[in-house]
Amino acid sequence: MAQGRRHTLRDIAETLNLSVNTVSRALSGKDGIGDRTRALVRAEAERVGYVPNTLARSLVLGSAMTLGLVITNPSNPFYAQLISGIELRARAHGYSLLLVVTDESEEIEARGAESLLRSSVSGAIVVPVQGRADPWRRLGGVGVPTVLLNRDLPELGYPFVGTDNELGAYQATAHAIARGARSIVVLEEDLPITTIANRIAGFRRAMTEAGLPVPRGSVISVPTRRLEEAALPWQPEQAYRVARRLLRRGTLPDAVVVGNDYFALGLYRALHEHGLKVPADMMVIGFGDYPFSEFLQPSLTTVRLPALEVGSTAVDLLLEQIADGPAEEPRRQLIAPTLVTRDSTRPPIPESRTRPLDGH
Amino acid sequence: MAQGRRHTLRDIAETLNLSVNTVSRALSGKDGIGDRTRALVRAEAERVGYVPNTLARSLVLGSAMTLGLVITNPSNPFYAQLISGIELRARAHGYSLLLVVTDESEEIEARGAESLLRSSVSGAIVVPVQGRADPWRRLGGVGVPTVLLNRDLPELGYPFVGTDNELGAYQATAHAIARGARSIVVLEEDLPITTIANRIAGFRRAMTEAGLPVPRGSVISVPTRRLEEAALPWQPEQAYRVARRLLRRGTLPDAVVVGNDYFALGLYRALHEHGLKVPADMMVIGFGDYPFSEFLQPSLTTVRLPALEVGSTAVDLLLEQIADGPAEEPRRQLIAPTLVTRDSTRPPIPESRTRPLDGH
DNA sequence: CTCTCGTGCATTAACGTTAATGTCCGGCCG
DNA sequence: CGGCCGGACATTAACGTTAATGCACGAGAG
Repeated sequence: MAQGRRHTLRDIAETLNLSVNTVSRALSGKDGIGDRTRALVRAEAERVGYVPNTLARSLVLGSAMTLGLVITNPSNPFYAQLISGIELRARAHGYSLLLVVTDESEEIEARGAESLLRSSVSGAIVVPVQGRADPWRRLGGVGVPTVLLNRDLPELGYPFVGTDNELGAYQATAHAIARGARSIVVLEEDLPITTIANRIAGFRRAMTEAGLPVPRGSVISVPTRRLEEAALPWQPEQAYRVARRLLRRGTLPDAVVVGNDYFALGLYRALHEHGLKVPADMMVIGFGDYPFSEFLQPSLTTVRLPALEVGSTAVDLLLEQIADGPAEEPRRQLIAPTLVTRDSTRPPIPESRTRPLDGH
Repeated sequence: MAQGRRHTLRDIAETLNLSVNTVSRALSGKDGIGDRTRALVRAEAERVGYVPNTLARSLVLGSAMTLGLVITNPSNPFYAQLISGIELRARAHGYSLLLVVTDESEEIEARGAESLLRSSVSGAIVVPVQGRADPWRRLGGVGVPTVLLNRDLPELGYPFVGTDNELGAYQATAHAIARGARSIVVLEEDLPITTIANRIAGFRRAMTEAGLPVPRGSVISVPTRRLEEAALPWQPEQAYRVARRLLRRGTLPDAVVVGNDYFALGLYRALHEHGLKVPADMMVIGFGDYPFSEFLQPSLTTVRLPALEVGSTAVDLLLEQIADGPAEEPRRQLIAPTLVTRDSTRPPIPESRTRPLDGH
């Protein structure tokens, strides 16, 4: 798998007795080159299998045509989809993707930011760990356009693209209320991120608007266990434990809204073990609409996150910023999620028969 | 978020009245520099926030300290984990990761290979689409060490790291047989990849060893639907349709071994709709041990793939090759999967009480 | 005292590309 | 016929770094 080193513009120039510059211009389609010469150069480049050296090109051009993508955990289906969407869009615009997986570690995040800086990325799309903002302030400080994804760091004033989590949680909660729930509990991760704070706010708003109380203990925290090596979503297990404790409490809530569909899995198991039926004994509403959620028994009502749209919007915002320089008013784009109604909240006995159950 | 351009070695050299080379050597810890000077340089670099330019460094060093990672679909939990593992290991060795998502498209794959080539990656880890081998032959041809992951292209003779799919399917099938199954059906994707061929071989071997027939129709193909934009695992739906057809056939198999745990979801739904119970009426064995599989009702017996180990082994193999040059005998590493026994194959009525059911 | 050697830095060259100037030459215009 | 213009190419410089070599100076040995 070895042999010959790469050919350069100089190699072609020498065999054709031309100058390096002429070869460069001939290949890149600039004018000032005769048709005969251009054809000759092209043929020779083809013959030796010339591959331009992006490093040299980027160095002189001052742009690496590379975007940094900083993600906490690809095993989160939302981020997995995000990666796909961003990679596709970036490549369509001629950009390569430099990936950093932080695994929720501030240390890795800081080193990742430094690495992107050294690599002269044209811009970065970042899901911050949200402990410290410094690494990204530094990146922006030296003129690297940066878009924050999913978790905002308002202190930075950077463009931001995310899901409207407040709205999502509101929809979920309001839906449960519409289906007759009066006491509702929320299960959320214990990460200090805006995402979660917004969801809790949405939950409270829905409850308040319906005139329902939000007693202490309505929001339950699920501890995040960090694995030693590489991010594994061990979240269902943690949620299961928390749910088991919840079910051992005297009074049960009518519905539980969980922070992500993994949690719903743990909750389902706990409910099943207690002989409780979904949705008859308790309604469950997820967050994320993960690939499996539609196929659970019962199928999970959940808030679908527009991962692809969030991803491509982030790329667009970033490219816009790369092209035009920083906008004076950084844009914040919140993309609305949509509630997908399934069996985990379908009331078992319809109260009236005047309307058919809504299909799909 | 804008202001001052990046400082270079030259900036530091000029303010300190030193030569560029001295500054370079001082910062990189080479000897031949006085202690006083070194300290001065370090302080000044710190003061102006000097960031070395990797592009220039790579250009002169001839190595970009970058690995290419080519993946078909991050939404496949196996690949998602793989990305985490590989990124972690690569970064630990000082390499950055350039990500290409092919989405099973030969065209994107070819362009991705070209892109990696232009970027002068130090090496590449590739899950090939497995239509054409050319792009990767080209990459190796110009001396870029390449390790194939999960899907082999034997014609290339490149190092390969993967799961022992033959063994996995054998274990799954043998397990079903041990639990009393006599007629078994396999559901596999319709991709022309070695992975799947090997699994089918393992299935046949288990059946043959047990003296069971493998009638026509034992291996059922599930069509892969490609989404227009970005890879979304729409596989449960497709498996569901195929399973529905299967269940409408007259005689039902005792067990179904599916090619990935998404398929098990679709199968579960079809079975549920037909009023069939798992494992009483039919056993189900998955492949992948996805994060949700343990939490299905009933929990899914499945072949756990050692994603992290596969990933880090691939990186190790690649780094070895980068350091020592291509080995004369390219190494093929098959990592054994492990069968995780759960409720979807637990016989409802133990035949003998002499042995307790095996715990976890 | 001279010769040699080593220390500490400067100078030069190189990586492969693109951009900015230079130069030659043929043709066209007045 | 002289001057001028522009096409087609060459030459030079630059991007920011590292490696190879050059050079001055002081110390130690004979």
